[in-house]
Parts: sequence; structure tokens; C-alpha cells
Amino acid sequence: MAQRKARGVVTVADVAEHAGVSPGTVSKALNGRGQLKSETRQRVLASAEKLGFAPNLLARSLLSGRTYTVGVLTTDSVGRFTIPLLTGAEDALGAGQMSMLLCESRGDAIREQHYLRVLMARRVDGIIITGRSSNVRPSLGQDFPIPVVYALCQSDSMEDLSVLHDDEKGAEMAVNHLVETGRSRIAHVSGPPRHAATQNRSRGAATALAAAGLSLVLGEPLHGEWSEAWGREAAQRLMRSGERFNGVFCASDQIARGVADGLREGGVAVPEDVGIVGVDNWLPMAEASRPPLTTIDLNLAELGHIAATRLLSAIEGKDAASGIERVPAFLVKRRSTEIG
Amino acid sequence: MAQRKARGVVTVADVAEHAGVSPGTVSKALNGRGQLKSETRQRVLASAEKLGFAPNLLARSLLSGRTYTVGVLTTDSVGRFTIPLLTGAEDALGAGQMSMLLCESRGDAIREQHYLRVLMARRVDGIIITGRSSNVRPSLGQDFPIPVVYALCQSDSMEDLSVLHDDEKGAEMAVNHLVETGRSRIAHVSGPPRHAATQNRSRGAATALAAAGLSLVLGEPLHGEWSEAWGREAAQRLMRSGERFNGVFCASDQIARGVADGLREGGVAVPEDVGIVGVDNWLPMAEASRPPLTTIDLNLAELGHIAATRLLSAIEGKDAASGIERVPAFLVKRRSTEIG
DNA sequence: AATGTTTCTGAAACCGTTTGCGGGAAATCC
DNA sequence: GGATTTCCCGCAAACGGTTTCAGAAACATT
Repeated sequence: MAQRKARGVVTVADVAEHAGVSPGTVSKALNGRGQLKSETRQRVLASAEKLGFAPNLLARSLLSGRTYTVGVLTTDSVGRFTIPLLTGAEDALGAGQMSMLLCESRGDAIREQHYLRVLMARRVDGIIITGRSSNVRPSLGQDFPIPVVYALCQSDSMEDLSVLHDDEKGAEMAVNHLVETGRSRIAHVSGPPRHAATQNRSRGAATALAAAGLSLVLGEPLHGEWSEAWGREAAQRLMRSGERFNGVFCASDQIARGVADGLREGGVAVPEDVGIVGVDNWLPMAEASRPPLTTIDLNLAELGHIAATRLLSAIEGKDAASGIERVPAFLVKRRSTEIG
Repeated sequence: MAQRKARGVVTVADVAEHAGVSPGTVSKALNGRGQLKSETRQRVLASAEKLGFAPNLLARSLLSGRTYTVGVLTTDSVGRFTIPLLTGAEDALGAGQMSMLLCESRGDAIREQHYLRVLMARRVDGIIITGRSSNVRPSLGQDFPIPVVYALCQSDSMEDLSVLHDDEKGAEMAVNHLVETGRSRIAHVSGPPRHAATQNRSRGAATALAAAGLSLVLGEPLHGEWSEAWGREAAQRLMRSGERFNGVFCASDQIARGVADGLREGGVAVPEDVGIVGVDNWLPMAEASRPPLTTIDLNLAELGHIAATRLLSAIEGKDAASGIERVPAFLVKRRSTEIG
């Protein structure tokens, strides 16, 4: 193979030689620092251009102490929820010329420690911890040497900044929409009772119902898995219960789709007889459902964007925010709640 | 905020002072090089441990010319297909202590060029180009200064190495499975005719049918979108065609699920009357389908693993493979083809 | 005791870039 | 023409490790 040096990488020294100046002058010319005769600057620029010079970011980082890199550590594996988040984060970081180093700890604490060491050894400027966890996760600690932001998963310390989606307000919007489209007898089909998301969504639903002077059909949310099968079963239960209902707020699009299928097959028309709202705006579910689902979009790309922006602020030295920042959800209207 | 230098980063010099040796000796002790008295080595190790020394990878890279980093450039955005691929790649890279720098070009050529420059400036050791593209993508060129592997999307140059899933063999397996479970009148519901995946899957299906002495019901594949709605429509068409059929090979799980729904609602029993096989093993579809889908898993995690392994080989200087490497798919049996 | 051999350690160079400082050359002033 | 000032540019140190090489120290040999 080629020699290391022969690899065709152009250095400031090469540019300097070509332009007949010293390496220091090259640096100043390219970075617009120092006092250079404009003719010299032009000459250096021309040489750099001609040789295809690209400064070695490693060398620069070594000196400046900044790597313009952030680590993204996903606690569970990269999943459906992490994708829009990564995209949003990259938007914010890319604008600041920063790059993302991606690590999947897959829920393994050993692996997480390993990756943290790697990220520190690489001298990343900051870390985003993310991953869908049904509950609060342990903080890295206040003495962690670089800024850390938790996105989508909450740190157990309020000294940290956790950027989270807003389940509760989202649920309120969902129920309000059902009410606004004329549904007064609303049921709630949700996920496993121990999940934070389940609890928050139930709470939001309760708040909105109370505000409208309504109460939940069957009195309680129906709890089950995050699956279509559960949604179908819940639809059966609702129909068999004898209770009248004309709206269902489902804690996920999968559940909502199951409910829609269950109702249709039970002879109940959606949206004419019953309106349905889901959560996630997961397109393959929401759009493929019959009818397509009105749903709460948790705005995960925005969440990623905000998390990255906050991290950048902390890196810049602006005093770091802490506590919990909730990103507003929004409603996406589709046929499942259409009226008239 | 804290001073840059006061940031508590421990250097070899600190360890050296603490252990009463020179920096060079510290390096040798920690890396097991050179000839050191074992007592000295122990003393240095103890000091490093005590001070929490973590070597600065930047400094090491600057000298060694290797960054132990690979760039992962996704042409379209990170999507459903990219996730398992990233996981597989990380497995292979992590074992070699390498990290992934993630860039999304989102189908924008300008952005792609930008990211390539960034990756080069960061002196990554190699690049994986990935992303679902329905057809061949332009090569970065043979004079690109570092190794490149194309994963999941094919380069238009055979000088490059493209690691691809095996649509054709996968389709053969699907059809063979239908034949083995007793179906002899098999239809094929596929995607948009211009997609390479569509064509390859059709070709594989044709091969397997020919080998079994059978021919396609309706003579031609049915082409449509990659959606459930199209699957349902295709099911209608099949039922209305008057042709008898007892097996359907669908080019995706979404289509397959649509077909399953369409048939069930048309009074055709799956798997008793008709067996269905899909492609993707996309769990939310395959498992939520009624009945759950037998499907071809394209083995994308393995694809990512192989792509990363090949890239590592090229980086290590072993002569780089080129052309196309196909990763075998495998069949996942579920109820949609069950017999007896 | 002088020389040769082996074993260990430290000094210094190096990677590629940035930057403060000093100095030479040219321009300005008296 | 000499003293200042101004304007450019080069020198060298620094970042934090690794590696080479020379040489000191310890030991063996004659």
C-alpha cells in the first residue's frame, strides 16, 4: 500500500511551499486572521484551492480543545422513535458545523459505560442521551465533565435537562378534538398501566374531559399492550359493554388502528358513529388504517432539534438549562374524526 | 464556566509526574510497548488508574493517521431499512473499537458533497454509503482517497463494492415455500415496475415457478404502490378475475397485509384457501396482520455487519473486494402459509 | 579494572494546525 | 539621512500523545 505520507493529503506546509510563504501565514490567510497583504492572501487561497487543501480537523481540535462533535447515545436500540429525533438533532447540529457520533447501548449498562468512555476519549463537546424508556433513567451525575442533554428519556435528576414530548397536553388535544367534533361519550384505550406514557396520556385525557364536564365511558381507561390486537379486543369489549360511546381516544396509532378495525367489523361506522384519535402519527399505521387516523404527532423531530440546540448552548458556555422542557405536540386531522 | 485547561483532563504528563517517570515511559507502560521494568509499569498503571487517565484519541490519531472512525452517509434519510443496517454495522465496527459518524444527505447532492468534505476533513478511515434507493447510484469514483463500501444501495461502478440484499433469491425462497406447502396456482402482487426491487423479486419468482413447472396466475405480476391499499385492491382484482389461485407472493409485507385483509373480507380463508408470503419481516406489519405473515427477511442487520466488515478489511489494507456481494435472505414462517 | 552486553529510561522529534511575538522592510516624518 | 511608525510575515511554541534513539545503569566477562 501507499506510504502514509504519500496518501495525497495536502497540509498547510504543502500549501505554504506552493505559495512561497510559511505555514503560519497559510493558516492566517485561510482563516482571515492576522495582517496579510491582500495579494499574499489571494496567492495562498489560490494555492490551497489548486492543491485541494482540506484542513485536518483533528489537529485543529487538538489545539482548540473543541471537536465540534457530539455523542448521541441511545439507551435502547435505535428505533422508530429515535429516527425523527436524530434528523431533528442533525438539523440543529449541522447548522453549527457539528457532527454526530452514534452509539447504541441497547439497554446494556456495561455497554453504556464503555461508550461513555469512548466518547470522552474522543473529546466530544457534549452528549445527547436518548432512547425510548418507559420510565425515568439514572443521571450520569452532576460531575460529568461535559454538557449532557437527555432527549425523549427523562433523567432522574432535576439538575439535568430532559427534553421530553408532551404526552399530557397531547392527550388533552386529542380529547378536545373529539369533543369539538361532537363526541360526548368518550372511551380511552391505552397501554400498559406502568408506563409513564400511559399514565401521562390518561391524566391528560382526564383533565380535558373534566374541563368539558364529561366523564370517561366505563369510568376507567382500558389497559393492554401497545398492539393492534389489543385495540381490536378493546373494541370488542366496548361494544359488548352495552355502554353507548361515540369517541375513542387511543394511546397509540397501533391501538387506534386495531380499534378502528374492531369497530368496523362489529358494524360500527368510523367516523360516523364513533370518532377515533390515536397518538404517534406513525404514517404506515395512521395512513393505512381504515379510515386513516386523526392522531397526535409528538413532534419528535422538533424535540431532537431542541435537545441539540440546548446542548449547543451549554457547550457555548451559556448557562445550562435544567429540569424538564416539554415539546408541544400537535394534532393531525384525518378521516377518523371527520364530520358532515 | 471552568477554564479550558482546568477542565480536569488528565494527560500523560500528569500521569508521568505522579509516577515519577517521563511521558514517553507512560505511553510505553500503558500500551505495553518498549522494555520496562515490571515494577515501573505497575507504578505507571496505578497512577493512571488513580488519576482517571483517558488518552486523547485526537492526539493519537493525529500521529498514527488513523482515526478509528468511519463515516456513514445515508443518501435518503435514515429510515426503516437503515436501522437494522446501522445496528449490524455497529456490531462489526464496535468489535474493532471504531465509531460511526452519522450523516444524512436526504437525497440532496449538495448536502452529500458537503458531508463528504466534512468526513474527509475529519480524516475518517472509511465510508459506508447507504440508503434505500430504488436504483443504482453514482459512484464516488475510483480516485476517492479512502475506502468506500456501498450498503443496500448499489454503486454504478463495478470497481466499487456494493453489499446488497438478495431480492431474487429471496423471491425464489418465497415461491418455493408456497409450492412446498402445496400451492400450485400462484399470483404475484408487486410494487412499482421501475424499482429494481420489484424487477428482481419478479425475476426470482419467475425462476422458482419455472423450476417447479408452474406459471404465474394471470401470467403477469400485478404492479402497484408499496401500500396496503394496493394489496387490498390487488386482492379484489384476483378474486374478480375468475382465475383460481391458492398462493400469493407479495413483494412487501405491507402489500401482503393488504392482500390478506382483502381476501379475508372477500370470504377467502388464509392460509386454508390461499397461502401468502411477504417480504421484509417488518414486525409491526407481519405480526399484526391477520393471519401473521410468513415473510422473507432480507437480513439487513447481517448486511450492515458484512458491509462494515468489508470496509474494515479495506482499511486494514487487505485488497478491497469489488463488485456486488449479495447477503442471503431467509424465510420466516408464520400462520399465513400454515398447513394442516 | 577494563571492556562488553543487556536492560531500562529520558530527551526529543513528530503529527498538522493555530497564534503571539518579534523583527525586517518599507513608508512616513522631522 | 536618521528616527518612528506602519505593515507584513516568519519563527517557534503549543496541543497530547507515540516512537526512535542514545545513553545511563546494572550486570557479566576476561
